[in-house]
Amino acid sequence: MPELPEVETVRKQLAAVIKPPQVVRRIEFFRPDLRFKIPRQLKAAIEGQSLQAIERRAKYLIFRFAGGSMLSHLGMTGAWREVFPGEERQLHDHVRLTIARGVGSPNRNDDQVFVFNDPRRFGYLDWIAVGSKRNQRLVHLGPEPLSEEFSADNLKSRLRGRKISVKVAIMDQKIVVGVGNIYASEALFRAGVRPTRLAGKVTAAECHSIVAAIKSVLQEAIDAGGSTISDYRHPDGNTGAFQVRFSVYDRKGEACLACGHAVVAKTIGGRSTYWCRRCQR
DNA sequence: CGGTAGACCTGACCGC
DNA sequence: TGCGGTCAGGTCTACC
Repeated sequence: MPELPEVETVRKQLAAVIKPPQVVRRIEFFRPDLRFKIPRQLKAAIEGQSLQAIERRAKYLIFRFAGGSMLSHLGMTGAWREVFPGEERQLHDHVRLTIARGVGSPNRNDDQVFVFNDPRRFGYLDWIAVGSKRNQRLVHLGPEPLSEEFSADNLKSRLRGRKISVKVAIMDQKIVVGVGNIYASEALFRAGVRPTRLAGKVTAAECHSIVAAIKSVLQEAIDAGGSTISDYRHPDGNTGAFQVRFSVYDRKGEACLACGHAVVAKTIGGRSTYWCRRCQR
């Protein structure tokens, strides 16, 4: 799935063509469930309501309304795209969101239509009403990696005593959000830290390097418009460009770009993990 | 509580 | 060409 840079890129691209406040004309579900059942209240909650902003928290897109927020998680293969009159529904199109331009514009020919497509259906929608109990999906999330809150001290304290690998740790959304399987390997390569290292034994200096590496790798990926992986597409149909810059991810056996040593791969925490034995200690 | 393995899905690719 | 096995950007839950 989209990791943080891809979700942020989707958010930016949706925000570029949706200028709040715009009224949601209609939301249609072509199946009752994605990863989870689509909440019953969602349709009534947003139809006719004014979309105020499109935000992001962790890997969630947040469509904010006065009465609450629609969460959209993209899972592994989820994507939003804008569709235009005459375009046919495609395989795995599950949700259609129709938005009027301007507040209550009566001209339906002017509507904008967005479709959520997700072959594997690991993505989902949720609804959080204003004033409702703090949403369980958001309440335990760690700091945003690009915020000041995510610092070496912050990471060090969250890793203290933990017996998981540092790679599993930085992918744990309770420790820091937004880092997925690709950027975990990439960030640890930049930081010069082996992914197999025990999280609790990572030094303060290494935490400093890891934090800096996570921030830089995510920011560069955002600046590049997200990564290109097989079936991933942005709302405008284009792919990202970060792939060409992967240092270790999916490069097993190839030469490390820094030292030439062969990149190694191993399953850690159930996920393929890549690193350079010479550059990472 | 902490840690890990399996589950949830479809599709692409690879070897036979 | 077909078929079976493996793997894929992420959580979530069951179990130790």
